[in-house]
Amino acid sequence: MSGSDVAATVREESPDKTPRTARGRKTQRVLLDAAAAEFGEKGFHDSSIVSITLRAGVALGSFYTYFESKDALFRALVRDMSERVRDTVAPALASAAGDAISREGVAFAAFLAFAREHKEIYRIIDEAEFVVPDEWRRHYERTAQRIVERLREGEARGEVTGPIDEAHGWAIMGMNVFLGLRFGVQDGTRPLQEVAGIANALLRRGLA
Amino acid sequence: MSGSDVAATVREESPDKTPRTARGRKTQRVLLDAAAAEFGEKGFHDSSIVSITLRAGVALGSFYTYFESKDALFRALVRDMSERVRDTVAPALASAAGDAISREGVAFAAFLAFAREHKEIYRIIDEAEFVVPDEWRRHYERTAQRIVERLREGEARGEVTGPIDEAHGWAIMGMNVFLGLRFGVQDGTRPLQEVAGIANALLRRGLA
DNA sequence: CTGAAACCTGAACCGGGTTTCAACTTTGAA
DNA sequence: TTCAAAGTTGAAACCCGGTTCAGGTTTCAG
Repeated sequence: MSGSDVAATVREESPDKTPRTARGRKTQRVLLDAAAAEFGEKGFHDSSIVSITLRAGVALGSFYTYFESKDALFRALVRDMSERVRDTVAPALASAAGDAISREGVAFAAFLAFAREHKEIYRIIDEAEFVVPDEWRRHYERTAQRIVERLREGEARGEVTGPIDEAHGWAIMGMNVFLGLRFGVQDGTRPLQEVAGIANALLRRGLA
Repeated sequence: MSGSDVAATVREESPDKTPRTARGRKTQRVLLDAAAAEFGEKGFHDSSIVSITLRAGVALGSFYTYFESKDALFRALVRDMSERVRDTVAPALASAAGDAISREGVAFAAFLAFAREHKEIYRIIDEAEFVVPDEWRRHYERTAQRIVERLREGEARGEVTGPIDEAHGWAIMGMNVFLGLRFGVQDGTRPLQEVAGIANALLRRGLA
C-alpha cells in the first residue's frame, strides 16, 4: 500500500489520525507491517495491540495516534491486501496473450503464486468476513466483477459463449479461492502449472 | 445432530462431560441449540457463554457440566453442521437420476437450498477456519473427497472425461461454496434453479 | 423409600487486552 | 532561533468474559 492509500483509508474512518510529518508516516507504516505479520500468524483475536506495538518497536500509546481501534487497523489492512492482490494480477494480465479463457488461467496462476508467497495476506482477507464484513464484501464483489468484465470482453470477441452472468464471476472466483487455499496455502509443493492447467481445462471444456 | 452424535463428539474431547440422565441430555441439547443461534447471529468472538446460557434458560455454571470450554462447544457444533449438510445432500443424491454431472447439479441445488434455510450453519462452518482449523479442514476435505468419488464413478461409466484429480473436487466445492454465499446467504431471492443451471452448464461444457 | 450420583446455581475469581492520559520529546515553519 | 503542533511514552484505568467452586436440588437404581 502506498502511503497515500493508507492515508486515504484512514481518513475515511477518523480524520484526525492522519500523520502530518515524515516521522509520523514512518511510524504508521511500521505499525501496519507489524500488524500484517501478527494477524497473519495468530489471526485477529489472538493478536494484541501490545504485541503489535512490541513487534513494531513502538510504545503502546503510539498506536492510538494513528488508529482509532483494533478494528480500524484491521480494516485498513484488509483494504491494503485487497489492493495488493489486484495489483499483482493486473500486470500479469496486461502482458498476457490468448483468448479470454486462457487469460483467466493467467490471472489464476498469478493469484496462486501470490497466495504461496503471502499466506498471511490470504488469511487476513478470509478473516475479514467476520471482523469487517463490509470490507470483505467489497473485496469479493470487486474481484467477481473484474472476472465478469473480462469474460464479457471475451464474449464480445466471440471467445466465450454467453450470456455471462454475475454467477459466473462468483463461481470462478470460488474455484480460484479454494484452489488457492488447497494448493497455495495448505500445500505449496504441487507444480503451479499443473493446478492451473486442471482449472483452466475445466473452465474451457467442462467435464463432459 | 442426534443425541448419540453429540455424545460421541463430546466423548472424544472430554469423556466425563457426557450426560447420564434424560434431564442432562435435554439440557445439553438446549445449550447446543442456543449456541447455534448465538454463533450464527454474532459470530464466535462476540458470542458469550453468559449470553448462550441466558438464551438457553440455564445457569452459567451448567454450561461446564456439558462442555469443557467455549472452543469445545464450537467444535461440537461444527461437527454437527458438517453432518447436517452431508445428511441433506445425500438423500437428494440417492433419488436422483442422470449422469455424474447432472448429479453434481442436484447436489449443488440441495446445498443451495440448505444454505438458504440455515444461514447460521453456513457461517459457523466458515468461522471454523479460525477457531477450530482441524475441524474445518476435516469438513472440506471430506466434502471434496465426496465430489471426487462421484466424479470418478462417472468417469468409470464414461460420463466425464478423466483423469479426475483432487483439484477438481476443490474447484467444484469452491464454486458451490461461493455461489452458496452469494445466492444463498447474501441474496436469497434469485430462483435457485437459475443459479444451479448456470453452474451446471459451466461444469458440463465450460465456457468455450 | 433412600442415598449416592447427577445435575443446577450464580457469585466471584481471574487473566488478558483495549483504551486513556498526562508528562515529555521532537519536528519544522516562520 | 523559537515555539506551537505533532509525536512519543508506558503505567494504569477500565472492561469484559471464560472458568471455577461450594452449596443446594433432583433423579433413579436398588
